[in-house]
Amino acid sequence: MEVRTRFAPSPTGYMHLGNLRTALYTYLYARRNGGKFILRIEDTDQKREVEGALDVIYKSLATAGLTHDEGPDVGGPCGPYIQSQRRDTYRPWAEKLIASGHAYYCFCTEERLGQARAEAEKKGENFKYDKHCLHLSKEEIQAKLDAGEPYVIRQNIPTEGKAGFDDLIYGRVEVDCDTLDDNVLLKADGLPTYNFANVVDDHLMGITHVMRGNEYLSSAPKYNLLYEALGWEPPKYVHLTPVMVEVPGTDEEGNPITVKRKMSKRKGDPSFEDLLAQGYLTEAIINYLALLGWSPKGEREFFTLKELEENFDLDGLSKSPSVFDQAKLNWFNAEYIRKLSPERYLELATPWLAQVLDPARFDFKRLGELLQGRTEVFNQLPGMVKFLAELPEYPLEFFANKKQKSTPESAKAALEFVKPVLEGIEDWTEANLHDTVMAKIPETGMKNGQVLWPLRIAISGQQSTPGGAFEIAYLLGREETLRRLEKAMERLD
RNA sequence: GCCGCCAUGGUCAAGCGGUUAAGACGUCGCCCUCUCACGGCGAAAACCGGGGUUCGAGUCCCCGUGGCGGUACCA
Repeated sequence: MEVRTRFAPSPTGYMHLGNLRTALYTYLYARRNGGKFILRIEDTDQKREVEGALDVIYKSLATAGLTHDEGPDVGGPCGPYIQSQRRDTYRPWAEKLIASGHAYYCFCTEERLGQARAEAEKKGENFKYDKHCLHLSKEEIQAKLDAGEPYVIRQNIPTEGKAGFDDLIYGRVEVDCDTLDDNVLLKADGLPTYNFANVVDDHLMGITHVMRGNEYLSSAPKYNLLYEALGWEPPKYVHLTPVMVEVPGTDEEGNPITVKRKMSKRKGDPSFEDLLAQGYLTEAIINYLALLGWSPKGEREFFTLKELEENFDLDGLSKSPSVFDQAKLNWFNAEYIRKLSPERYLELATPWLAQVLDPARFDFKRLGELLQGRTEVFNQLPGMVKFLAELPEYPLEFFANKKQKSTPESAKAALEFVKPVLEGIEDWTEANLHDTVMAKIPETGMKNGQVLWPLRIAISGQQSTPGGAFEIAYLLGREETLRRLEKAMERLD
């Protein structure tokens, strides 16, 4: 049988990384097995509608390269693929459940339920709907229906026995039915809840493998009850762990500790589009995410999407939550940046450089060559090069460097030596700068570092720079280099 | 509280009854070197605790602890 998987996000307006990873695994499983990957939008909560949220989903998936075979935008034989546009498809199934005694009308008001919930909470008990409306007579129900009273349809969970399901990575999961609540299947507004919509749609869309977040692990037994009641074969389940972040927090006594929590855009954790905007490469994000919660067979850790499609397997999936590690993502990103062609790198780096540097004044191409091996994330670039635009204020102590045997005194001598040498260079190329200065250093009896360290400090104002003294001097140009040199010498007097 | 899931270095993780318990990121040291970065070499660093089962347990079972999730007319 053909494998059919689905990614079924709610349109929240952003793609958080846990979701993206779920989408990735779901996509990979379908591709690996020559199956179909379907996009379905779960927007049955009208209160949560967000403008433009659909586009974010399409755009994120397209950017990530997770192309779907069926979905709202591309169509397919099981449409519509937006749940709010399928509202009429759920009711008949709910009514069928009522007919067979697996569901029932409920006319309880929000007030009554709220009170019952509050009371249960006060007593420290778990709230469960008391099946009040299950015991209504046929006539009572009809009368209320005729009177147009608002109602919902609830699942009638057995009061005893066990319910369970089989998960491909967790194995058999079973719970006592009496711990389960009679959840609402169809809401007063006529739309289904997730509890019902996912079952109906997964069946109707022929989904063979349900891959989704761990948060559904506890409710999956209920869904299987529904499949049984409807006489449908349940899909294979694969529950995926959440992506966590570690943040500073406090323990019960108020001591600072690091706490883990689920990644959340609302709490300020970066979404996929945030990462992209910061200068992370899609390939790096995907590669990192793939390995966060899944491990391939061998020792390899660099995978293109295509390679992931060929290598993905379920038994590499982890059962416990994984912590998002920005440092490792940075490393992946840096590695991917290094693999870029110089042209591509320059193309991507230019907008960031142009934030602080005038492209007409600086050799961006040369800058790119210097920067490519030093770039972890593109948003670091402006901070790395802005010293070229304007000499930062720096303390004279910068001229002291033990390893280079440089002191403010030796620096003064070094600069006095190097200035006329530089002034003598008409053809301001890097090679010329290098060869001319290097040829003369031996005459002074100073070590290379004793000359080059202070020179670089003088013209950059920074202890570390992307490139050495000659590269910086070249980039600055003859005039600016000499100007900065003179300024340093005045200060050293 | 109740229910479910999970538990190997700081992080991601391999391991699926017998290993010197992989590897990667990060950290630290050394080398390269005009700084930084890259690269090379090396180091520190883990089986949550307690009971079983077994000749033998990180691996299987139970209990505890901890983490995560659920407990909605949200998904």
